[in-house]
Amino acid sequence: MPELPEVETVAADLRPHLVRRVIERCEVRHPAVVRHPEPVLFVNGVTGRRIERLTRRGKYILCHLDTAELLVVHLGMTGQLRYVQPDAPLLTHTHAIFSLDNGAELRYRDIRRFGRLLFGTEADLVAARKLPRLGPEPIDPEFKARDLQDRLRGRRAPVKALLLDQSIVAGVGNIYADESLFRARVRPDRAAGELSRPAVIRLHDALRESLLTGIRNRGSSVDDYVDAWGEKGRQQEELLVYGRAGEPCVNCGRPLSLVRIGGRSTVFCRRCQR
DNA sequence: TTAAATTCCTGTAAGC
DNA sequence: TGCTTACAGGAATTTA
Repeated sequence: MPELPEVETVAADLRPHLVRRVIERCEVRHPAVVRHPEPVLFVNGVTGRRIERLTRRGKYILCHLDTAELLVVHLGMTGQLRYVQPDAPLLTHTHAIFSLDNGAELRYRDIRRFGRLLFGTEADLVAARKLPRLGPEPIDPEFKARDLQDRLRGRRAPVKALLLDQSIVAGVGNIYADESLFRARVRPDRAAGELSRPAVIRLHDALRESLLTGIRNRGSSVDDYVDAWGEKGRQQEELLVYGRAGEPCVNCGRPLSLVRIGGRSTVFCRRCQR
């Protein structure tokens, strides 16, 4: 599923093709994917606008329009944003099509429809509670172990649950949470506020390493994830624990355990992670 | 404020 | 083969 590395890959792929393009037409085929404002206003809002910049924040893709408004895309679980020529076959579950002034199309496809499309100024979207307050970007060089420690201090929830909380750190989902905890040798069910200083430092470093490796490998295609060209990433072949319950730990050989934490399946090694 | 549970949604796989 | 059921999970929402 799309987490920070996957969203970063899509955003980086799209950026050179979308910046300075004008959205000449927008067709919403499944109105439910437009979460703000009403679909008619959404279409009117984006039509005729020029995309000036394209950025990523957490798992959100932000198209900065010439009106100072944003076209926001969140891919949810199975969302795909593809840059195609208009004669490309229309895939099932294609919910929105943006026609560009160079003849190409940006198509939004989402099987489970957990994703969303938004339009408005950042202030609008925050006020309407459509854009949540996000924690720092974990791959930002300014994000230090100390910042992570400050955010975990006093918290009794399992550290895994807090890694998934987008207001603690932005962009981490189930795959990279498990991978980071394994690399850091931290048990996912440990109370976050009780981690030792060295453990928090290891977790900080492991988070960055896991996410940056994921970006280098163009994301994990464990489910439906593909990049802007419809191609799978390679990171799923490098995963150390995610999706490997019962298989031997790459470090000690003991079978990996599967538990539920924060309502999410969690894979870890009982021997290596303490 | 925090933490846990519930809800949305469809494809896939397991079980009978 | 065909049916039912469980499961996957990001994040908004609800409940405690």
